[in-house]
Amino acid sequence: MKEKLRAHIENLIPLTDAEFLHILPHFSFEKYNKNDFLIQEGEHVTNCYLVVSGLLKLVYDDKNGKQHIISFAMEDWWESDFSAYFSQKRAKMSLQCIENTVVFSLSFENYKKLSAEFPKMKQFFLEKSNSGHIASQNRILSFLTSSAKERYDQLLKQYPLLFQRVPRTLLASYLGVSRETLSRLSSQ
Amino acid sequence: MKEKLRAHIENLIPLTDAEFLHILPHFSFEKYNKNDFLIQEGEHVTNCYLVVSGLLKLVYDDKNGKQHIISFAMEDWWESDFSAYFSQKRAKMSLQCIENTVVFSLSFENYKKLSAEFPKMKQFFLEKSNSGHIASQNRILSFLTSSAKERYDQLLKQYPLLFQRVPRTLLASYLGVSRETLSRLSSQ
DNA sequence: AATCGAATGTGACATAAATCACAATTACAA
DNA sequence: TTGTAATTGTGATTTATGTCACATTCGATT
Repeated sequence: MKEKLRAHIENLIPLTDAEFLHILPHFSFEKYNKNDFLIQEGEHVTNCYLVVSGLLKLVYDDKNGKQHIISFAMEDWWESDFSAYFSQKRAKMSLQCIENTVVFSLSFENYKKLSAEFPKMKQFFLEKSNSGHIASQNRILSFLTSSAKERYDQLLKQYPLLFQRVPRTLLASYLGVSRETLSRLSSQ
Repeated sequence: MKEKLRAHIENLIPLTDAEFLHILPHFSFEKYNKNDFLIQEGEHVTNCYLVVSGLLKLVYDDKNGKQHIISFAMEDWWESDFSAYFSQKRAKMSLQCIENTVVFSLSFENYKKLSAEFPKMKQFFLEKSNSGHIASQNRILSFLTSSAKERYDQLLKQYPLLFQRVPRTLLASYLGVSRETLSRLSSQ
């Protein structure tokens, strides 16, 4: 399984065997079951996660008790409540399994160590952060420029598998529409 | 004016005089007039910008010719079409002056040099990217959880000055509502 | 196979926001 | 100073989406 982590990193930054050997112990390999929480709102956020297999949802619960999906995290995605992670505060969001999920977990402490001791890893985190930033900006753009129907079509086109793996209610929440509206969009 | 750049960097990462002396020449100091473009859609994006004074808008023009404001860039903000900048492609967005604006400009080449030669600068860029990512995610969250009126109130509270500096049409476009709706929100 | 609960679809209606049209105001250049 | 264009406000109407209610389907468990 370590090979998956190595392949993931080397997809951006080539590593020597020796380097990977030093890097690996900073991560911990963990398995979770469907509905388990990796992060619960209000807790201190000490880890971020690389999804090896399975599916997570990053959720914000508003004052009215409504759930809002900020993102789904699939294989090869990094996820956490990054705002809380980087500032070492309590989570405003929850990270929960939609399916049984396998992850590599990285504590903030080890994140700092890796960044400080391995320029390549700092480079890796920088590139990941840049692409995360760009992905978020694209999502903002789709809210600004697209109707609910268009956002639905974009999502269906970009992640067709998601529609088999995720209940409609969650897809609706991710798209920012009610589940009834989503149901009507899908029959148009 | 270089002191402004130094103060901006040192706000995150302390530098020695010698370090700053080496870093400074990687930036170029530039002045633009109201309505000037720093980036035009379709051009190669070779620079990102730190705003020293003035105000920029990052704009996406959709197929119907409608403008959408992805962000405003004020003093102390970094802005570019980062998607195009990091991948060295053509701009999908434009970056234009709302007011006369003074910036430090950083070419992608120099960005790479700085990152490679100064671990502190790589750290600086990493932290900036992280906070940019988080800011974008918060904006997504406000689209998911808040009505137009609530987004209006949030913006007014967070950046009250913006309402004196920016035409309503642009504020509306940033909030993702029509200018008529914005006008009605502001009188409620 | 039968049963229960969760997920989904759909009709009726309410509400929010877009659009269109035009008036009023402001900013700016000749 | 005047005239022109850009900006803003507001009414009337249309459209998109939310909300509520209920029926249907699907899936897991016994």
